[in-house]
Amino acid sequence: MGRAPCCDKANVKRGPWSPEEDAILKAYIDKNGTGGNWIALPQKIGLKRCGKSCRLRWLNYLRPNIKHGGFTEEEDNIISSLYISIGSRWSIIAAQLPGRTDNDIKNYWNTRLKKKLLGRRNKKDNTSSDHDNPNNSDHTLSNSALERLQLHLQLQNPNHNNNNFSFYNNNPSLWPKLHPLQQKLIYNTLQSLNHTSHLTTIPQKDNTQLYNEPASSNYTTTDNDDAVQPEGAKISNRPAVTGNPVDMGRVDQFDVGMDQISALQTELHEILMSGYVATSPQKQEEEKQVGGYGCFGEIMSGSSSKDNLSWWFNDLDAKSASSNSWDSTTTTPQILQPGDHGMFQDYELGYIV
DNA sequence: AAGTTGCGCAACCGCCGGCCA
DNA sequence: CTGGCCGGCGGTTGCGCAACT
Repeated sequence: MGRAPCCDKANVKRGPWSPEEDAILKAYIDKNGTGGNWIALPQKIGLKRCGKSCRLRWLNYLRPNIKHGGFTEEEDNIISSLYISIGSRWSIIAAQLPGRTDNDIKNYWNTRLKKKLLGRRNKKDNTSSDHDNPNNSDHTLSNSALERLQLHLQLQNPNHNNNNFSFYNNNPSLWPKLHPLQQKLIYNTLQSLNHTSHLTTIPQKDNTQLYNEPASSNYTTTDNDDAVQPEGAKISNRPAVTGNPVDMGRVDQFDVGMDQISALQTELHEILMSGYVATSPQKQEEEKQVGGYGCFGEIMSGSSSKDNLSWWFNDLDAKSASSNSWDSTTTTPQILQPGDHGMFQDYELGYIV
């Protein structure tokens, strides 16, 4: 037996809002507020709408100071950075962008920004691989995780063929921080690309600088890192994937990466299942350090490291934050500026207040 | 000019967690 | 402690328009 619907769907109007309905709703809320009860509100004001629909209309369209469209490059960067770091938690991302709604950001990301940063994927390839793969089970990388992985791959490539990531090269402290296993996944992907793809070449020059730790990272390399990363693969001294600007940021590069990722996810799964748990003092220390990786600080308490990683892979437990876009406009959060070292501090400290 | 395809956006759906009786 | 109600959230859908053939 399913959950009771929030309203009588047979007797509520659906679809686009008319100007008259907008005017009624706006006039009432301007004068009386929502009264703390969206479900009862439409009856009070004589609208044949579901309370949720009223709430959505108000939050996404009618409330004051809403901005539509015209995303700036700075907003693009903030959205991208936060998406890489915390995934599709649009309400939290929206809280960093006054006047923007989670719905707007979500739409903007899905329809424009993702394509701008990742390039346009081949729809046919994408769908066929999803449907034909019988191993596409619950430990498959989520689309969100794959996108974030791909963004990291591009982020770490110094010779990308567009200017979309110049922001990060100018502000390396803003690079999202990663769990060591995330770093390993990315590193292995890069290595696999180097070994298998005709599109990629091992660079002759040392690109160490672009792999240096972000200035704000809490992570410090320890001997134990070798248990997580391939030998000689310290994060701060990695080879870059390619020197060819055409190689990265394009559909063909992404598709090659997808093949490698499917193997890597198995490896990662084995790592998770085989005991990436804090069984030694070193690993316990590592777990503490993981708390400095973007969102990981939020989820460290009371959950296993496996759970933490499932956050990255499946975004399963990403609904705990209490911030919302309503609050984001009423409290006017501090706007993050490029160059701020504290872009992720809110998340490290337990999210926005 | 007409038909088709793709895109962008508003709105809907349903799950989840917090609150409260 | 428990169950129901409600708000919040992210994923998905569907419509309208523009671009393309």
